[in-house]
Amino acid sequence: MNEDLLLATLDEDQRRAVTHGEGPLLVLAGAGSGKTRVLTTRIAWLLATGRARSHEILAVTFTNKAAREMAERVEALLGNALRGGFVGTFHRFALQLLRRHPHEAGLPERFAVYDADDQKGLLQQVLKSLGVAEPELPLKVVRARVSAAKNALLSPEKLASAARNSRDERIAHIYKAYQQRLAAAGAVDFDDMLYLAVALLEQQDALRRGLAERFRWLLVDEYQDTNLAQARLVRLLGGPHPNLTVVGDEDQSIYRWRGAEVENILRFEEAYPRATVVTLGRNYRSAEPILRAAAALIAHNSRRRPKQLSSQAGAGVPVAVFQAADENDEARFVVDELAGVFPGTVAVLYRTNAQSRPFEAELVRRSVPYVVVGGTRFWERAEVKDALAYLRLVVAPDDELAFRRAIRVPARGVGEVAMDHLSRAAAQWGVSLPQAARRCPPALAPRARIALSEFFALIDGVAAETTAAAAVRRLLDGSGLLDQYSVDDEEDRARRANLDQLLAAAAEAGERGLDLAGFLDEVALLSDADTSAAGATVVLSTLHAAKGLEFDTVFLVGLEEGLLPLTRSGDEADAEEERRLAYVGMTRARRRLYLTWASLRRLYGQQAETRPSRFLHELPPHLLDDRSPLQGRDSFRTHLHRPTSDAARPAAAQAAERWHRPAAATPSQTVAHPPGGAGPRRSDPNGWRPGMKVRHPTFGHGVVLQVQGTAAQVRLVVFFDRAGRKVLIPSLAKLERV
DNA sequence: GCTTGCGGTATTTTT
DNA sequence: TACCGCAAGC
Repeated sequence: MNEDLLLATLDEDQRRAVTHGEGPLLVLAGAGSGKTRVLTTRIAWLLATGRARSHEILAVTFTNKAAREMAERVEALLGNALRGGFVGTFHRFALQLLRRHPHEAGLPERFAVYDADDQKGLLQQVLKSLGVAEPELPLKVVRARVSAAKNALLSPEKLASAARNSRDERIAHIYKAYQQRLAAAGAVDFDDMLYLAVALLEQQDALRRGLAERFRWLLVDEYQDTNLAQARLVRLLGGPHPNLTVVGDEDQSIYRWRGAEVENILRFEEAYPRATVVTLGRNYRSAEPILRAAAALIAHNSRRRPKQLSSQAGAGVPVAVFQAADENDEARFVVDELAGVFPGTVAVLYRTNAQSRPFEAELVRRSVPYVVVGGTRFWERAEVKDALAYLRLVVAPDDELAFRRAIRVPARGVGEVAMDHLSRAAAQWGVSLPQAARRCPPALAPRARIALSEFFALIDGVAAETTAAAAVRRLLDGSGLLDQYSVDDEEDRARRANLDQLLAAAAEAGERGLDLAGFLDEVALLSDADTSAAGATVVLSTLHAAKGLEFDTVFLVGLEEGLLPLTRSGDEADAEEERRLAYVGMTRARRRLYLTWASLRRLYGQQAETRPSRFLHELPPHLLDDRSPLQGRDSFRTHLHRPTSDAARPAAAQAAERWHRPAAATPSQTVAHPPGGAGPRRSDPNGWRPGMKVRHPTFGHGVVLQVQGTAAQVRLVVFFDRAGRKVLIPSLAKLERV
C-alpha cells in the first residue's frame, strides 16, 4: 500500500504519530482514539517508506491476543506478513531470548517454564522446608512479595539489604531458597523471564549491541502497564535515544497491584529527554454523554496529564443511572433492559467475579445466552495440567514439580513414603528428584519400583514420538489419564473432552510447525488468550478483563462505596486506580451506558446497607438520566456524600463536583442501533457462521457464538446448553450442524 | 491414597 | 454464604 493511501483515513493527530521519524515518540492515546490503528499503520508506514526493513521491527504487547491482532492488521495493510520482525508479548520475547542463550543466562539447555500454579506449589514446599509457620507469612503474601521483587529487578541479596525488619529479611531468605529450588529443577517462573532477560543483556554487552543494531525500530503497546523490568528491557534494547514508539494512556492503568508503574509513562520525557509527544484527542467510540461523563470522572485523579477527548461518535442519549433494592433487583433491571436493546453487543461489567452470580441466574431464568469471561480457563483445568505435567517432564527431565504431579495421577502406589525416599536419594546422589526416581533407589518398596519403571517407560515412549500430537496421543493411551473418568458423569465427560481438546491443540500446533517443546512453550505463554467472546452475545466480565474491548451497550454495576471503589486498607493511589477502573468500564460503551447500584447487598453471607459510590457523585448530573423507581426520595443524589479528603483532591475535581440539577425532563429512551448491525461478525469460507446450531458428541447442543481465524485454522467459540462456552477446532472436533 | 469435615477467608490476574 | 486447603480417619 502506498504512503498516501495509508494516511488517507487518519486524522491529524494520528497522522503526526504515524509519520514521526527517528527518535523517541510518546503517543498518548485516550480511550477509543485509534491506538492500535496508529501503531499498526506506523509499522506499515515505516516499511512502505523504506525507513525500516521488516526484520528491524520489534513490537511488543502484553497479550497474545493484542500481538495477533497487531500482526494481522499490519499484514492487511502491507499485503504480506511481516518477515523476520518480532511482534509478540514481552514474555515471549524474553523467553525466546533465553531459549537462544540459555548458558549465558545461567540456565540449563532445556529449562522448564513454571506458571503461577507451579510457582505457588514450589513456594509452598520452600515454606515447608524452611519451617515457616503460616500465620505471619501466608503463601499469598510471600508470592506477591517475591514477584514484586523480580518485577522491580531486585535479587534476593538486594531485597535482603533493603529489608527494614525481620519479616522483610525472612521474605528475602525465602526468595533466595525459592530461587535455589528453581535452579535445581531447571526452571524459570514468569517473572524470571523478564528478570533474566534484563540480566542477560546487562551482562552480555555484545549480545545487547547485536540486538540493538538489529531491532532498530521499537514499538511498545499499553506502556502505562509496564513494570520496571519491562521498561529496563526496552531501555537496554534501545539506549538513550532510540527509535522507540510507546503508546498508552495513564487513565487506563489498572495493574498497579501487579507491578505496573504509571510513572513509566508519566515520566517518559525524563527518561527520554528529546522525546516527541503526540496526543490523540479524538474518540471514535463513545457517544458524547458517555465520553463527557467518563472525562468528568477521571478528572478527579491527580496523577495524570490533564487532557481533552472530543467525541466523534455522535450525540446519543444520557447515561442511565439505576438504584436497585438489592443485587437481585439489580440483575432483574439489567436483564429487562438488555432484552430491549438487542441486536447489538452487550456487556455487564463488575468489579469482582462474585458479582456475576445474580446476573447469571437471571439470564438463565430468562433463557438469554451469555458468556462469562474468565472463570476456570482451559489451560488451568486440573485434567489438562495433569497431562501437561507428563509432557513437561518429557521435555525437561529435571522438572521436579512436573514429576510430582504426574506421578500422583492416576494413583499408582507411589505415595508420601516413596517420595521421602526419593528426596533423600536425590540429595545423596546430587541429582534432581526425577533423575533419582529413574534410578529406582533400592530402599523403595517393590510396588513403587515397578510403578516407577513403568512410569518412565511411558515417559520415554512419549519422548520417542516425533510430533506433539503423536506424543499427546501416546500419553493419553498409555497413562490411564482418560480412564480415571467415567462415561456417565457429566463432569467427567467434560474432562475427557478437555483432554481431547488438548490433543486437538497439539495437532494444530504441529500444523504450524511446532514440536512438543515449542507447543509447551506456547501453552505456557498462552493461557487462554483466544477465548474472549467480544461481539458475540451478552458478555459478563470483570472490569479488568474488559479492557481493550467495546460494546454497544454497557452496564457498569455495583457502584457502591467499598465495592467500586473497592476498599481494603486503601491508600490514595489505590483510590485513583479504582477510579481508572470505573473509567475503563464506562469508556467500553459505544451507544448506551447504564450505571447501577444496590442499596442492600449480600456480601459474605451478610446483607448490608450500602452507600452509592463516590464516583456517581463525581458525574455531572445533566449527563445522567435517573431511572430509579424511588427517584428524588432515596436516589443517590439525596445520599449524603462524605468525601474522604476534599482538600487533598485536585481543584478540577472539586469544581466538577459543583453540580447543578438538570433542567429538562427525562429524554425519551429510544435505543440507537449502530448502522448495519454490530460487532465483528465474521463468517468463514467453510460456512461456519455465528448463530449456527451445532451438536458435539460430548457437549451436546450448542450455538456458534464466534468464528475466529480462517480456512484451516478456524476456531469456533460455541456456547453449549449444558457445558457452557468452549473453543473448538471444527476440523478436529466432531461437530455436526443441526 | 482417598474421603470427609472443619475452620479460615473473602479483589482485580495481560504473562 | 461459599469455597478452598488442610488434617484426621478410613
